[in-house]
Parts: sequence; structure tokens; C-alpha cells
Amino acid sequence: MSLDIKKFSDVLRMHKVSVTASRMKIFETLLQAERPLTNSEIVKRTPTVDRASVYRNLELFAELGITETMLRGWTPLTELAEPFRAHHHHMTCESCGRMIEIEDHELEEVLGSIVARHNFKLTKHLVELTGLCAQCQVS
Amino acid sequence: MSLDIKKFSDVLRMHKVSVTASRMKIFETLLQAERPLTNSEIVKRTPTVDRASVYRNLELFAELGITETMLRGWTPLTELAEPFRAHHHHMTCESCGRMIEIEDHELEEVLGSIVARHNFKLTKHLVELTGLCAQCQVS
DNA sequence: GTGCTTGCAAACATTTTGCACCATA
DNA sequence: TATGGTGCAAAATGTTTGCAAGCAC
Repeated sequence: MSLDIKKFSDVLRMHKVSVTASRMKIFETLLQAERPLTNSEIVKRTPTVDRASVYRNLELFAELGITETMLRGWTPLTELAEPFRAHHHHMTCESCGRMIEIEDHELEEVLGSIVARHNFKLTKHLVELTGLCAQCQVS
Repeated sequence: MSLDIKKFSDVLRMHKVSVTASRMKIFETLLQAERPLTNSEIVKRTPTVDRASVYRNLELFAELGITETMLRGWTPLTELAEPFRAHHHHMTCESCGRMIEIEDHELEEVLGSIVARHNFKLTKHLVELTGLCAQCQVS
């Protein structure tokens, strides 16, 4: 069994929810995704699981911190969160759609200090940059 | 006429789209909003304008940079962008729902340096922090 | 006057719910 | 075997579209 799948079932057990075949299938769909997916893409890519169950479980995954959601237009996109993917943020080119992943230590530090200043306890954070990539600025 | 409304019609004219009563009404709804609103809240709060026109114009506003959109769960929320509001980000308490606005110079600088490093030209950016506010950590 | 905008109504898509049945722990 | 999870079907929401009429420029 793959390491990710083991980690996944551990997270479910840790939260005392059942490890079911449907949840596995949905998780595998997310694992195999080459980019963040819309809900209906996830439904399509998990044909053996009912729509309703996909929705119920995507909501569960978000609560348990297994997934993260971001926005493209008015459409929410979901991808796996840590510890299933490296921690990162996105920089999206609005011309060609290319999505660059960002990992930046200093950025994380600044966010930490803002949060501390407000006595806030952070559970997650999202940073999305939008603009034109180097290539599209030229052409 | 209020300054904001003048600024708004200037933006429309600058992009060569008509200044119409519907667009004014929708803009006023956003101006008066005490927090970011869902699409259907905007529809409800702008009863004299047809749903379809609200959607069409919210899409237009987003394109012209008049509004910004963020995500709560799977629901997109819209609020006015600069120059109609001060530049800020959000820190949301997942227990009480309180939303704190963040303005932080250092944060903006770090983002700027990341973007420059990738030869990216930024048109907009979004930072969303989620966790527990000071009060909810205690109770 | 011309072309962009609107309202209306219908189509379409997405998300949620209730309930009986089934599987996991 | 008790509880929680699932599929199914229907309902509720949310979003988009075509078209004729109206308004901004």
C-alpha cells in the first residue's frame, strides 16, 4: 500500500471516522490530479462513487484538513493539502493559465508574525497571486 | 454625488462600458455591505435589478478589477476592491466567524520580492488566514 | 440611430436532503 | 451489532442563455 494512502487512512482513524472504499477512491482521484479540480471534475473522475457521497466527503476532507480549496472565477478548486503535498502557494498567469507553485520561508515567517500580533491561532492559510508570467509579458 | 460613485463611473467610462442604473444599484449594494457577500445576497439586496443582470455585472466588475472574490467553504464572496476600499487581507476565525482585516507593509514587500524573482507581473493577490481568534481560544 | 444592456423565461448545472439499505469498527 | 456511510431519487439553489425591447452615448 502506498505511503500516502496509509497516511490518509491514519488521518481518518485519528478523527474516528470510517475508512471506506468511497473515501479511498475520492482520495486517489485527488492524488492523481495534475492540478486542482472542480467538484464536478472530481465527481466525473470518481465514477464508481455517487455524487452525493463525493460532496459529503469533500466537505469532510476540508474539515479534517486533508484538502484545500481555492477559487478560479466563481468556481472552487480542490487539491490535497499537507501532509499529502508539500506546503506551497500558487501564482497563476491570467493569460496562459500556467500555475507556478511557491514555497517561501520568509513569507511564512511574516504571516506567522502577523498572526502572533493578533493572538490568533492559525489553522490554515492561503496565498494566491495572479498576474502575467514572464513569457506572456513578452508575447 | 458621492466620491465613490464618481470614481466608479469613471472606471466604467475608462473601459468604455455604459454607466447604467443597474450597475449603479449593484455598486451601491456592495458599497453598503458590512462584509463580503455571496452572489445570492447581492441579488437579494438589489431587488430592482434582475438576477441575470446582477450575475453579468458581477462578472464584469471582477474583470475590471472593481471587485475581489474570496471563498468561504465552497461559496464565493465578493467585496469591493481598491480603490474603493483600503488594500487589506482577511483573517477569519473558524469558530465565531469574525473576520479581521489585515494591512501589513512587510507582507506586501515579501510578496513583491517573490513575484520579482519569477519575473512575474502581479495584477492582484489574495491572502487568507484561518484559525481561532484570541477570544475563541479561551472559551 | 446604433449597439450595448436589460428583463424575462427557460434551460442548465450544482449542491443538498431524506430515507432505506449496507459496511466498518 | 450499532453507528456511521452509501446510493438513489428528488428537491432546492445557483448560474447561464436567447431574445425582444429599452437605454446610454
